[in-house]
Amino acid sequence: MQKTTSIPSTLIVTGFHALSEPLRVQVLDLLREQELCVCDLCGAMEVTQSKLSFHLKVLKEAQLVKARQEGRWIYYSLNLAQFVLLEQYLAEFRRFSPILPARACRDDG
Amino acid sequence: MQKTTSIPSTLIVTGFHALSEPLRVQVLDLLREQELCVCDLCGAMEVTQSKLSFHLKVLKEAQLVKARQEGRWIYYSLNLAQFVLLEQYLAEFRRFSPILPARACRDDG
DNA sequence: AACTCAATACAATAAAATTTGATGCAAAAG
DNA sequence: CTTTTGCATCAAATTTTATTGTATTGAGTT
Repeated sequence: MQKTTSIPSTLIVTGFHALSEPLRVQVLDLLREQELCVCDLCGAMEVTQSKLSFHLKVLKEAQLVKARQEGRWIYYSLNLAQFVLLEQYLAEFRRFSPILPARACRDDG
Repeated sequence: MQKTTSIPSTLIVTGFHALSEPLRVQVLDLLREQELCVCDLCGAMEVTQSKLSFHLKVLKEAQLVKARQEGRWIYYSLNLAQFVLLEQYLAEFRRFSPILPARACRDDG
């Protein structure tokens, strides 16, 4: 009755996991300004194409980015909806939280 | 000039990492309602004391929780400021983001 | 001094994540 | 239609890192 968060869905946990790696955060940061194709990211970050592709996959599975094909290029961009979802998840921790103070730990009343 | 996020500080990455583990999320969830001592958490979650202590340490290092000693009990509670920090970090991705559309990938103009 | 709550040290384990190199495949160019 | 380009993916290897259990320690209580 009083729970609101309680189900840390796979998508939420996966999202936070994707965000916990510096290289991936760097990718997201580059995408803040504009959509970029893999070759752009590759050039900007000095990583091998395969490695970048791996991390893009992690980000895509976490739905933090989306991919759009145009000709033979694939453009990546932020999926802002997912950022909002994670924000809201975090926000709910604040909703009813620091109301009750400590509770007696001993078994008596 | 146009960057606002750019520094995924260790604290941010550490925070997301801490949030990417179901058991730890469960702990946070229990703490939403009230401050709890380790023995309460231990009982509520059916894990060994040592294991719980390990995960509490991860959460504490990520500053998602704080600990307060009272007698021989240690009460844990959410550190809401840190949740706000992470929320704000995520929110900044939305700030200037989806303005620019795709950019031509070829080297010519 | 004995007991309780919790952190820590240590080792063992487990596992999981990352990286590389090779290959495949679709789209475009010639 | 053959070649080239951009990217994904597969298989292994690597590397790391994370988790967990078993003591042990230490502070606070009784």
